[in-house]
Amino acid sequence: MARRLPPASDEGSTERRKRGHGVQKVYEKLRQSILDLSLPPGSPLDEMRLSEEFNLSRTPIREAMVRLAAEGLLTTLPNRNTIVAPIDFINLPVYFEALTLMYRATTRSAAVHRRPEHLENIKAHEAAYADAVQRHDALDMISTNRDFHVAVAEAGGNIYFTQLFARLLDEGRRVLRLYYHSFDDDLPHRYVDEHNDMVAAVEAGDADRADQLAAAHASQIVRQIQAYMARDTTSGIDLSGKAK
Amino acid sequence: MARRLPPASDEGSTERRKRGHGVQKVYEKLRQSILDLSLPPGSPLDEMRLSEEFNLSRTPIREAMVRLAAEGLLTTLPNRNTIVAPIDFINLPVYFEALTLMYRATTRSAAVHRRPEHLENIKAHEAAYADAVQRHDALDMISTNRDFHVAVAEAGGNIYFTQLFARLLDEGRRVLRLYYHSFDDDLPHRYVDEHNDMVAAVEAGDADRADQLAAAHASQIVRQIQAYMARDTTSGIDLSGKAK
DNA sequence: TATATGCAAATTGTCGACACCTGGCTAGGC
DNA sequence: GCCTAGCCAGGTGTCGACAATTTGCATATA
Repeated sequence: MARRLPPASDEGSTERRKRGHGVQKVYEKLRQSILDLSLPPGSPLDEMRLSEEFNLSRTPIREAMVRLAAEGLLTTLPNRNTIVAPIDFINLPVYFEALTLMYRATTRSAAVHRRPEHLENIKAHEAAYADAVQRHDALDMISTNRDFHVAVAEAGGNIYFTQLFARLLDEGRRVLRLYYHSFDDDLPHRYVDEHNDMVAAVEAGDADRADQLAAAHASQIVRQIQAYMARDTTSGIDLSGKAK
Repeated sequence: MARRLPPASDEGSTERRKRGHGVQKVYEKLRQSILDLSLPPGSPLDEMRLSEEFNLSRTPIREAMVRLAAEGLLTTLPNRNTIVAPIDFINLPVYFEALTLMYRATTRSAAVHRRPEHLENIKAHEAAYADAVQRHDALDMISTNRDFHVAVAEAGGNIYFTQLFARLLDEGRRVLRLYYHSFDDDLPHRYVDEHNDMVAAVEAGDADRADQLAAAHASQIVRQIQAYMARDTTSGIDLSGKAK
């Protein structure tokens, strides 16, 4: 039984951590593991086990878990245990609706409120995504694409939209990872072009065109995911969230 | 020094509470106090003091506070203390933008997805608001109006929209309470009519009209708040969030 | 053999206590 | 008299332990 399952970036167990960094560490680590599916939906999280792995007491572990539960990434079963929030495929149409509207709202806002430093940031993320496509790195494509769109949203300057959008994109990461093996077609290159057009519209301050492009982009992505889902409905990973 | 500042609904201190109800109680109580401004923005929250008032240890108090902080209702100053989140008047235009879009999206969705039981619920809340207007009860108008629109949003069936909308309306409650003394004009009656039109459009399934009415309604409310703000910029309540 | 009942192990919810950090107060120096 | 440095108190972050509850298993019974 390993004392620390994820020993990544272990900065010395002897040095004592600073006073709030323990919770932060656990929070980020768990969040990362949930989003990249190394903790699959429905996995049970044992507080004692985690406290052993992180060399902390249960208190900071619990605080991190409460935060993640508030974000919807964890589901708490009272008096029983906490599990990674299952992916709700029933509500996927609702998800697509929200995602599409946020694509449009954030891109439109960006076209109105963009500033030079925003554009710089956006273009950097755009390049990162294009690079991931060039390297056929599906996993990196998912996260760089997410970062690109969040950068666009930040240029829009609406914290409410940005937060909801980031949450939706994160949730989408979990869905997309299920199909990442199918990413070797021509769609990613198409996305690069679409990103390019969107950036141009944002830079030109053309809100209507930015909105229109974002809607088309969202529609494209929704169709892609639906196509993947239709192709293989059973992906081998248990998504029901039921314990065993 | 009072042992329990808010003794409301004290169901006997001798009977032992069930195992998860303590946190829930503290969470709801604090949330309510924050939203109706009995805890003004910027107020410091002392964990020890609260644990005495609720007859609980600091652990459940902290859990409730972590949840509220995750929702943006509290702001945590690390190693110092936690304060009620200040109202950010700088970002108010951004808030109005998000609020308007959510008004539109939720009402439109409701027109598409409404079901008989939803309509029943909506109309009940609509009547409650009309009643509050009749009674010139400004405080009740604020909360029943919020509940009415949440009911509409729930008929839309999009959990993402509903959650963001509820959060925005709650935040709006704090702003509106600042001006509740100005609620004796004819606007509330106008809102009753607008609500009535919106319900009719939802019931008829006319998405475009519901959208349009919601946009007009939102615009009306935004104008009202802006007018109030222009009337008296200094309301006596400290909103800076600065301690003292 | 199948079903109901009681027990026991495991895990969470809560508690009281300690250590560390921050901010204010006091004392000393320029 | 004003500014700076050190001390003290208040409060948070973390810890280990206890209590309550649930799940699964073993046992007894029809």
